[in-house]
Amino acid sequence: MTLRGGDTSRLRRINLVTTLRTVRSQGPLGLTELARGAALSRPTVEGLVEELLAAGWLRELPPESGQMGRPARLFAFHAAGGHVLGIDIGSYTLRVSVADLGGTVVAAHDEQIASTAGRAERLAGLRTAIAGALEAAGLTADRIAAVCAGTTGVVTTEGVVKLSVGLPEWTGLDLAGELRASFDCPVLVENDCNLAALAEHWRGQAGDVDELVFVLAGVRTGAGILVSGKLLKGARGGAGEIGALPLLGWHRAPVHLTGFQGLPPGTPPQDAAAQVFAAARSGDPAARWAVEQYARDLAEGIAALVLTVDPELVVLGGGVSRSGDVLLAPVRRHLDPFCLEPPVVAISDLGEQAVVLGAVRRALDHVDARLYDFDAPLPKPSS
Amino acid sequence: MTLRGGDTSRLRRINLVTTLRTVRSQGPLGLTELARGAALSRPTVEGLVEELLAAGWLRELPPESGQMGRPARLFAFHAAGGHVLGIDIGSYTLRVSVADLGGTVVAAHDEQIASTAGRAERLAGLRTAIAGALEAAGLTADRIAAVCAGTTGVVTTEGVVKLSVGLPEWTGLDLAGELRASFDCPVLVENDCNLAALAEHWRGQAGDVDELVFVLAGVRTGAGILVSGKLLKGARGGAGEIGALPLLGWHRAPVHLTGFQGLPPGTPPQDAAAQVFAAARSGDPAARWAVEQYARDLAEGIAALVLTVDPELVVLGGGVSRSGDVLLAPVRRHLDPFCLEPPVVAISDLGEQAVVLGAVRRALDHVDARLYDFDAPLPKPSS
DNA sequence: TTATTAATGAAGGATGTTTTTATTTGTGCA
DNA sequence: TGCACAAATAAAAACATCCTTCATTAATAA
Repeated sequence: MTLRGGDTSRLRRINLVTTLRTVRSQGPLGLTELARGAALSRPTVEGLVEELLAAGWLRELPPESGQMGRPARLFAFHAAGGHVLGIDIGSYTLRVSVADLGGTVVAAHDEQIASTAGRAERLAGLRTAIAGALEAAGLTADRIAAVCAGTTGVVTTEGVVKLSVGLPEWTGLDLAGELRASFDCPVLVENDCNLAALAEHWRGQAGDVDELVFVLAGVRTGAGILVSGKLLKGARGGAGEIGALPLLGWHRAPVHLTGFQGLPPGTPPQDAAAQVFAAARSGDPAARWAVEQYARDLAEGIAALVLTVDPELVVLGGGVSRSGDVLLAPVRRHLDPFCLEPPVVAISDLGEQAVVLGAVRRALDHVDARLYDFDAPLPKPSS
Repeated sequence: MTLRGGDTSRLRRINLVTTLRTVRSQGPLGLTELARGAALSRPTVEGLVEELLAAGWLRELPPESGQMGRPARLFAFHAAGGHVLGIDIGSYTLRVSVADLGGTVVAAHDEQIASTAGRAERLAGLRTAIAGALEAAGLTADRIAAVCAGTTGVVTTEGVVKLSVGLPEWTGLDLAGELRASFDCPVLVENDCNLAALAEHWRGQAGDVDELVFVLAGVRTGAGILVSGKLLKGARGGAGEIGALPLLGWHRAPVHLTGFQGLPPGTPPQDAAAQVFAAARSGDPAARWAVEQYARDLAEGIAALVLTVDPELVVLGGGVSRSGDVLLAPVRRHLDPFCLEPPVVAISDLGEQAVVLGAVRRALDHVDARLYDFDAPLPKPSS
């Protein structure tokens, strides 16, 4: 953080940002409260609010009555002043959500896709899903302020999928480049577990936890890490890939579920987890043993993550998130002995929305960073 | 970073900090260059420099002649305006360094101590070492602006040693509290590996690397991690403690050295490493095998760290840092197959000074943060 | 002596604060 | 229904701080 100095116009820019942040964080405010919140004088914020109103970043609400005296004019952030797109590229489903700048999801569209689909087919499905979501939101692509897509695999800072085990066809794809062809706004690409971790911090189990490990568990196993509330990405986008270490259990963990003997023949792998957990829940000893083995292998990898970054909280998400009642206790039992000081372990309640919500959050962060950048002129809202 | 707004006096405070940072980072400067570096007008920086000069944070150097035109007045950061203390509490040695605010070590004092020394004895030795260093620097304790001490074990944010395997007597000690009795300035306590990582970033192998894992290897094994150039401490100070995971090799690694059969009887454990490496260097097959085993166990733990945080660089330090020629190749050979994209592996060249240098850096960072804080008035130099 | 670079000083402009005065607007009571 | 009160808005004046630009003066090398 090397803040540049400058003249009084720069001071005004800073005060403008301060005012905008105050309104956003403290909800609809009158001028008097706003002046107090921003630590500025009332005439000053009045001028600043005027400017923000004219720029389209604030809107005036009808005044609230009920109190003594003249009711204050109320101002709020103009959340509809822009929209972002969050995308989750899964093995079986492509999810796209449109959210306004206040973070409210205003439209969503999912497309099912075969897990065996090739690169071209998957990209085509993606375009369909995007078009569907935009139509549902009543927006066109040029009105989108930022796009973020989550995908399995190691993603470089340039948005290239360097390595994907879950989607082998995906390896080497310049996903950001592909998406940039459809948008003329910033396009971000991120590992899906990382985005899920962001989502947990935003709207999930980790509301006030800044040191977080999110573990995606199911057919695949992966992790996203938050340090001081920010994504740990590593030098080359490879943070959290503890599953690559054969000394720990992640590489063999899913086999306990997909290879479970009690499954009806022909069960697709993505349904195996739910079936095994259901059987365990109803007391089937073989299933309980499978869950136990699965939990042990999962705990080995989690232990390495926990001992490395020492999080306050570990959130389990992905396919297992509906089976917390059966899985949570065994995981804790295996994990705790490995830890110097065991973290809290919780099950995600965001379900399948975690990645797409995290993508929305990431895109919003990008827009916010621009909005709050003193060095650039105040951007314009796009609607 | 939530910068508050304010009036023009706040702007001046920002410009003051900008000017000071410019001088510090770009060395002795004339007013014209300074104005360009700080992106401010010349009359403005002139006033600011006047203020900094009066406050004692800048000093004027004799002008340099030899150039065409009127020679510029030269200004530099007044590094002697304050001093910090860096402390390394080792098993066998207590090191104390005094540095000025420019980071130059102006005095140091070491005390040897028995590794079996109890808490009181070690604390007494520490006081002796501190007094010796202060005397060598010609300073008294009340002139010190900040103190940072490094010790083995997990250290809480409050500066309590929560758990130390290397110094069992140390566990539970409120080290920060003990030191605060001798100083009325901020006292910081930090894990020694963390400080060594900071030192590598400051003056060692990791000059321009912000994603770093430092591995202390020798009689003990530990790690310090830098993410975006900042210390990864974890929620409870337990980051980097991968040695606690029995599935990986760190817990048994030192045994290959201390338990080496070819050692002369009665070799103290702290000398074992050097002897084994020396034997391996001269071709002893048993020693080479021991080194190989040691490197494999070391690599297992490093792999977990690397796969979790994906650093650009891994620095090996501690007891093994003089034996890089024998150790580096085996470690790389065992580490690389575990990694998706192997990081650079290097040997520290800071030797035994790494921790104490890192402690100095940490104390300096603390002072700097105050100096650069817009919300507080400019502090006064202490000498 | 001249060219070059630095220091100095005055004028001008942008911004924020405080203070004052007048106005608006809904509440609550008679 | 009408009136006094409370709280917020609105506008303007007076002042202070700070930065910038521009012209002028000072010091040194060639």
